[in-house]
Amino acid sequence: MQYNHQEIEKNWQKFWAENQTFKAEETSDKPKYYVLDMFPYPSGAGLHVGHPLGYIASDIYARYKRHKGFNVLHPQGYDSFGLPAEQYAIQTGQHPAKTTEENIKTYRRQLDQIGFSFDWSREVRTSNPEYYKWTQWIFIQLFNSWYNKDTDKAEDISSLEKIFIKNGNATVNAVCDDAVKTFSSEEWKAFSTKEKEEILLQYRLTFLSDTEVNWCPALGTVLANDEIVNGVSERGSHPVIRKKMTQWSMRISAYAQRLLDGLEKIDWPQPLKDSQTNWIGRSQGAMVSFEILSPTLSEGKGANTESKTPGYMTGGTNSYLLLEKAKEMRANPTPAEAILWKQLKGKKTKLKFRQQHLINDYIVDFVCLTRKLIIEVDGRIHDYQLEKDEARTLELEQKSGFKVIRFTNEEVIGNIDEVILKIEKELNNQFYNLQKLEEKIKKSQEKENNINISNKESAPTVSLSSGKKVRDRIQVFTTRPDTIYGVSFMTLAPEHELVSKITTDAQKAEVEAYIKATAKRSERDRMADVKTISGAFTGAYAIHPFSGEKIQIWIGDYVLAGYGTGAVMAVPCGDERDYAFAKHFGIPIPNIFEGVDISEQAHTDKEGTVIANSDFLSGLKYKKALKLAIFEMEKRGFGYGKINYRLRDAVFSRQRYWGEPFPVYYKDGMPQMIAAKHLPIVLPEVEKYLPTEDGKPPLGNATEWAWDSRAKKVVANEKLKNKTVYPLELNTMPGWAGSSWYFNRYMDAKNSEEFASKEALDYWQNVDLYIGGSEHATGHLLYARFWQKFLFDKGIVPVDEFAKKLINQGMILGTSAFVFKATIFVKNGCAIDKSNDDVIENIPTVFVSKSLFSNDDEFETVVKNYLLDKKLLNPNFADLVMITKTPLHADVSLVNASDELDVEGFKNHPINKEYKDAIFIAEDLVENVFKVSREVEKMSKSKYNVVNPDDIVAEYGADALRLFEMFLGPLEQTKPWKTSGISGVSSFLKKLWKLYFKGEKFEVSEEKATKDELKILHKTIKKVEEDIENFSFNTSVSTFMIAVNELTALKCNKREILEPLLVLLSPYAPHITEELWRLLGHKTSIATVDFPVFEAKHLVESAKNYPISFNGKMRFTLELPLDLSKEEIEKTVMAHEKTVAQLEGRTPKKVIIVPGKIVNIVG
RNA sequence: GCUCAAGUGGCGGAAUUGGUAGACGCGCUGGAUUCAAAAUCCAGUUCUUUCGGGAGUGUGGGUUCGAUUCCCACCUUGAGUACCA
Repeated sequence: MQYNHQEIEKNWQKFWAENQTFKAEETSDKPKYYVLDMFPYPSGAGLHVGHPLGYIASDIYARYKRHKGFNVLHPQGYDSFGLPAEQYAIQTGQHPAKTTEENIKTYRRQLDQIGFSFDWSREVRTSNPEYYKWTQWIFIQLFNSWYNKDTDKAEDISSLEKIFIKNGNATVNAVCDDAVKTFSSEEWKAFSTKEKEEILLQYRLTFLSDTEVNWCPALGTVLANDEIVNGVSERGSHPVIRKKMTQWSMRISAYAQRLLDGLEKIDWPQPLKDSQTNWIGRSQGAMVSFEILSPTLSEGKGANTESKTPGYMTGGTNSYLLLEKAKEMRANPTPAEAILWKQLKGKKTKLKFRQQHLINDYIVDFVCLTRKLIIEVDGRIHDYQLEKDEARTLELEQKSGFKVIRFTNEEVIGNIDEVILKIEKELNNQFYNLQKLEEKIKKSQEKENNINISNKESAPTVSLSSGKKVRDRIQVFTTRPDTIYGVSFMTLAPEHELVSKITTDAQKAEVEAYIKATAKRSERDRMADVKTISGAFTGAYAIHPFSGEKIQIWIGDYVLAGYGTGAVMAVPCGDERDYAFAKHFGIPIPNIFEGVDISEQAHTDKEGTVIANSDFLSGLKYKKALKLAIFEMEKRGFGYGKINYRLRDAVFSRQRYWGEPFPVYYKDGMPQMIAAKHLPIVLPEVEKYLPTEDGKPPLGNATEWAWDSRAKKVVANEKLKNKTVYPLELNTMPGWAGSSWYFNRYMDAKNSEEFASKEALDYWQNVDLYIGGSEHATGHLLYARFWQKFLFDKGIVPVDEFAKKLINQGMILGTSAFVFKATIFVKNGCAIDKSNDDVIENIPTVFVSKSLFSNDDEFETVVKNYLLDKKLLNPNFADLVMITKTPLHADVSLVNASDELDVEGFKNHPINKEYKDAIFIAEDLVENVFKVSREVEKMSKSKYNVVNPDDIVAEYGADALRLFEMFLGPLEQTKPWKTSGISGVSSFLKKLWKLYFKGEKFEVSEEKATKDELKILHKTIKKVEEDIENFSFNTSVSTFMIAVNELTALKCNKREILEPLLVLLSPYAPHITEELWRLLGHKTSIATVDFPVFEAKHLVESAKNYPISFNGKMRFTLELPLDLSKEEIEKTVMAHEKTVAQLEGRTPKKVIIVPGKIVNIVG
């Protein structure tokens, strides 16, 4: 019987579908295993041969795990919202749902014919309302949450409201917007509902805000940072501009540190982890503020600029370093502190105190937050710091409204009762002071009319600075506070808000000209041109906080307004850009490194560097200097240790039609969530998928898009005039919304009551193996981790990382084929002479086989000789004619394994109409053998190198396709596809088939297997099992080939060998193995049969073919028994005639013998 | 520039607690079968050679009895990222 893959594969695919062979059990005694592929976007082009690579690998693993006794969840679905369907809709008017449905059908057919063991009963589609209902539900959960930095997790917004009612927001340590007003409990209670909503919105994990977004005019939508590549859109490469828009955002920055920490415990590829680490961009350093020495100091507002720092500068008062230190101090109190704490903790004063608490970048010994009283116990701080203590007291009292009282160690130890008495007295005083203070603040706030006077950087403070004269300060972030004595100037971004204020009249013209010049340059220009150094001096000076020296303030476009504070302290000796800037403008470059020459370039090394010329930092190594510098800054009050992240909050609104609608309507301009029970809010029908004429998103075209808050349903827009009907959100969610949680949905895909049942989530936990492309590193894979952590915080999912192990499959490249066309023209000297064109008029198009030339000259000669020979060219003009070669893509389906072109096929190909009558110069000897040249390129329609899996399956079968894709090379590697190679695996399958047949008849012997046969089987079991566990699928395919070759050589047809062999192979080639399994007499599927058990005893050898090497080079081999001792081996080897010949009479210096391995003779 | 990954026959690739380099497959060469072709089977296939051998895993060093494997420097290619302070 012939191996007929078409029939076999069709039958078994039908069998699996009918019997639901691969349906995962809901519950089971078996251990669970969850194998997941990144679900595809169903594009119109269908699958090419590169897409199934990862699916085949995961399918093999899933099937293997079933053989190993696991309850395997191996689902598949579609990420079916997306831009291409929408753009197709815009062009054709066809509803994206329809296109998507058709594309999914194609995908499903293509996937089915490859024989994947997917559990299709759990299919999900992100564009299905039953699915996006829960995407909307998660959005609501995010909206109803805030991030508490004290507990380091997301909490329900109601807990925040409770705090506001009790204490206002001064004590709240949250991740929130940049500029949040500070308010008291009373003020909170007095706010209107709308005011309250506005404030809460600044804390929610998904929030509406006016943000600078990446607007892509060509696509008519906003893009996330990861959707922009090299300053243009990832899709279509359209220009992107910065634009202010009201947008939904996700507060992913709240999770920056946890996203970083989580990488430690997941088994993901290092390059992928690296790029996430990079993207999160944590840098540890310090915020330092420099006072400006300028005659024109502003009032009032100055305090704001000083405290205003961008929101992504997380950390601040509770920066990592300070917190660590506070912790340490708490753990090691002085005796006096311990005594006092015991009293305060015991609530002697009836009020709550905190120990070693952070207030406005200071660690204070004890504090009562409600009464704003700080108690310091001195003794820890030495005399020389008294002055700084005073400054610190002043700042805490004046800036933050705290009262500071001090006791000495002796006072506390000597008379604790009196100390407590004094504290109680102060607490009472504070009560009255605070009341007065609040009134004062209210008044001043009214005056300033909503100018923020505080923010999260100084959250637990009340500013007293309004109305007072305060000097402007420049805040900078630096990762090298240890080099602070090397600061010789400062640079502000040209856009920095202080620039106009501090520039002196003398410098005004120059500065303004510079700002104008930089503004003209686009973001891309500035990025592209890194070499040119430019800048301008503002005429203003700052004061070095340690040395008190005057330092120049410059502006320069190498400082970016969008990063950090938009200002840097320039250390030319330690930073290349600062160095270049200083050199260019002749600014001094002080050297603060010991024994380092900086006359030519900056010294940027950290390790091993010793600081010099830096007062108290001199003589210290980098690490120590860094710590001490921060410590001193904190103590002196002009800086603090801080961790900065590059990760920005993710914009979540898209101006598109084909995406999840938001479950949001607007009442008085404030967003309102629609209750979960009314979900899903289904995407409305629109007539046009384009933005509206007045620039609203496509949903603005919908006529039924208003929320009736009474009837609780979506109604027609005309009802908007009713009081209880409100407009719905017009934006839709981005592509990554649906893909950020789908892996959880598979666990309980049909649940209409819940996101997924608790039982299902607890049983399946998370993905054990996730396979997909590395292009999602900073998109899907980061957002999904973020949502998972959020869902974990809320107790919805049981684990905070969704995928334990991840593998990136490599791309499969196409092997393009080129034919070479001759371009002929008449030359006149060096120029082209058109006047003689009649000479070549009648020459037809000529192609030349690649085998006939190896360079341009040979090509020309071949063509010329041919033309002369065929009398197509007048010999008189031969020297005037010049011929060059032009490569053209030929469709790869027209080329065979030997790179020979099907010339007739080429001529008749629809894209080659103009070459129908072209001449093909082929090799002389063999008729019509025309060779193409090959080149590896990305698979693409325009290169005619796309290979469709349908064709491969039709010709060679799914099993051959599966084996071949695995055989191409290591899974993670990028590798070229060459269809020619498939004949190897195809003939392997035929050979395998033959083992079970005698002529036309199926025949398997029941005879006992021989030792050799068992050895072949067991070494195959061992290798294949190891290979699968290591995801080394390519090597196991060759192992199968070896086994079949060897068994064929032995003419082995014994059941004892051939039956287990099928199980080994079945994950790779499921159809042929099912068929042979059935022929062996089994009634059930091979899919869940136990995996054969390896027995080492079959591999035991008695002799070894020793390699005998001389000076490390193998010269011959010698078969020796394995039980020979070292001495015996040496004796036998030395006596051997070949050894004697090799040595040519020399006496070896040394003989190395590793029994069972090698013999090496030195000398 | 920085970070990461990788360089092995004509091609895809195999071999790493350091121990016979080139498994397996493609392609190629020769042979068998066939009227012929396809298919199939057999033999050969890193280079070089005076047929004894000799050289050889990007380049140059090093460690070692022994290095594709470990260390150092460099070159090349690919991926990601970029005035990130």
